Amino acid sequence: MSATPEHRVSTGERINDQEPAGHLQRELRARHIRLTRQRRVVVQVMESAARHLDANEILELAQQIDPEITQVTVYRTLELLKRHALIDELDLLHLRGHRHFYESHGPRDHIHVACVGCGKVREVESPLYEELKQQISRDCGIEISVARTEIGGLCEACRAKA
Amino acid sequence: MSATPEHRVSTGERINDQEPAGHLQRELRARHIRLTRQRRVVVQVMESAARHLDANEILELAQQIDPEITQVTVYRTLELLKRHALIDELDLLHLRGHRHFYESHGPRDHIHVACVGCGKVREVESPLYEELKQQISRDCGIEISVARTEIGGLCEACRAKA
DNA sequence: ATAGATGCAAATATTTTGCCGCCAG
DNA sequence: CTGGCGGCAAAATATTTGCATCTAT
Repeated sequence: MSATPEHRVSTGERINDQEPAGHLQRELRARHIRLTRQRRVVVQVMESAARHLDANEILELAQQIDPEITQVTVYRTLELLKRHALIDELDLLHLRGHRHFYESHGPRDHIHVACVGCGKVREVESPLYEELKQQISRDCGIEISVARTEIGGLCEACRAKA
Repeated sequence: MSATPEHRVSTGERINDQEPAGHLQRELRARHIRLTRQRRVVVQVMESAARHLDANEILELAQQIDPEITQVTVYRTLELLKRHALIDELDLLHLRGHRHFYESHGPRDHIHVACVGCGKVREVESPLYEELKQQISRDCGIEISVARTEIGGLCEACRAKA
């Protein structure tokens, strides 16, 4: 897949190369948010995630580190991180049921492009997207705090199969 | 934490001026999809909706027309319409909980801009958005069938209040 | 010391499914 | 006539809450 220098395209697995390890934990500390054992674990899972995880997958990974942690705590921690805009919540067009997926919030927004056939998800950045958001902010007089774009369609491979 | 009565009021006025009445019903007929009494009712509700409705609101409005209709049928009909790309499913950034909202699919995609303060939702079209989708389609080799953009932030009125 | 977090269990909320009788085409 | 559809009840999924206890700061 050719990505032009203009807009970088990453495929399938999510490579978290935009954020230094420990970023979330540092952010929490900076905001004087209580850093419990459980929160450290969830945050660690989020930071090392190679793909988008749902609440249950986060629980399972967290329990491999600390079996004591519960689903309720995972939900409450996700809620906390979301409220502080440290993670984003996606649903990837409900292609895989109605659960939500989470990813740590990088410095730049990206678009999620999902194949409705095979479910593969790509993350795309584009200056055009930044421009669009600015235009909307101006036109609607809104101070944007969250932006989510999810695009679905058939990828080349799946079109070939059909 | 749940929606206050005031919030309920302002789920965003939606003026449905893009589609002729009866559009959905005609589409179903054209596709040789069985037009049952219940489907006619749901479709009628969707077409006359002045704002984004969730599955339960659709049921309630449908029952005012035909008290026999059940929630299960509403879900199955929404699923059908969604599968045929006649309606879009939104969640409006989960500003109002984790339910889904539905709107009949107009000729052009639009962006949903929601105020995280008052919950008002505005629909915006932009040539820039069309351009962005084309760029993504090209770069990712994807044939786009769904595009959903939801943007959140504080509107002017809510910033003034704060 | 104490505000705030966690665990447990139960409550909510939302959507889906199996089965059978019924109706649109 | 008949295959798909709707109703009912129950299941499956997903998320939230009350309350007692514990812990990070």
